[in-house]
Amino acid sequence: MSLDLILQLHRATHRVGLFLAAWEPPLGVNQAEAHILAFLAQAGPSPIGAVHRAFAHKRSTLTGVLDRLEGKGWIAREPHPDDRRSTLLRLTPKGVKQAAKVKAAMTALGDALAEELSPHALAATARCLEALEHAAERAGGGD
Amino acid sequence: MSLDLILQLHRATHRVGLFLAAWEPPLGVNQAEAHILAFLAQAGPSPIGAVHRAFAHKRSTLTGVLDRLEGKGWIAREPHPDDRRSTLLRLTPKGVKQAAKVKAAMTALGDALAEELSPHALAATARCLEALEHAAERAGGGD
DNA sequence: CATATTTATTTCGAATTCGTACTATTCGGA
DNA sequence: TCCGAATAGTACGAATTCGAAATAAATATG
Repeated sequence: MSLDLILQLHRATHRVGLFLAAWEPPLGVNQAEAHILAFLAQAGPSPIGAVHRAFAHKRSTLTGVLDRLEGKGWIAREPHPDDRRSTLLRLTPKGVKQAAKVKAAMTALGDALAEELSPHALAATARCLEALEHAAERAGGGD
Repeated sequence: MSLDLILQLHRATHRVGLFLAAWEPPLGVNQAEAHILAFLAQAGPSPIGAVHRAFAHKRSTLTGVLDRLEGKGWIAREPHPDDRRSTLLRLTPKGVKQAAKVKAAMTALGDALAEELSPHALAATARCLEALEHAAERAGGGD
């Protein structure tokens, strides 16, 4: 039954958070911060809106998270060259190092997963999550 | 790359929350409350620990959520007959009705998903999430 | 061109979640 | 039986997230 899948999704997300929190040595970031560092490391300098779309946080929540990351010296806000409304986020050199630690932890989890499941199953999951996002977005919350 | 899968998981979870928040008529519950109502509707009266294990909330968070659900008259706390340390959660008649609304919304999302994906893909995803939970739990956070 | 609308982001107070410490009960041996 | 360890849950202050309103710039419309 597909209801279970949604409950399971929630549980799995929480467990990922616990995993990151238990990583040794401690990462010093919470889940939201970790995700954003990993995202910027992968996507390069990005406007805040792109990060927002990538995770579906509330915008005001994102402002707070970015404030913390900036306060720790891991990201910098710079004006967007093409749109003066927009802000570009860039990892600082310290932020690049921190993002590498986060990515190492997340990759370790991904690798543990890859040991248990076939690439085919992983690809099927990625498609399913994508479909879930689209279904949820169409039917309901565009934020 | 499996790192993306984890970011995607987070995004999908948030979108499910937005979907539930946008449901008409409004459900009057947040995501945590919705999940717990759905769980109790499916599992029947359960000790708090079972709910905790089902979602990997922090225990203190769960206490607050249950307080709210109890305050709204949707669940009742009763002593566990076999273990005096433990508390049994039971849906009230009002809670059963509320849970039905929540389940309807979640099932609608599940159905939209089922239209796009084969049962096989859905099953693969369930297995993958399960594997992810196990991998995360083994390596890291037991709470 | 004016101006209404949309897009991008922040501010601020309220609601939620979390971490730590604490009480109470059960279990597993000496 | 007695005691230490493990399990079940709560209290409370701190940190995080959220919702609503506000600001500012770009875009569309007449």
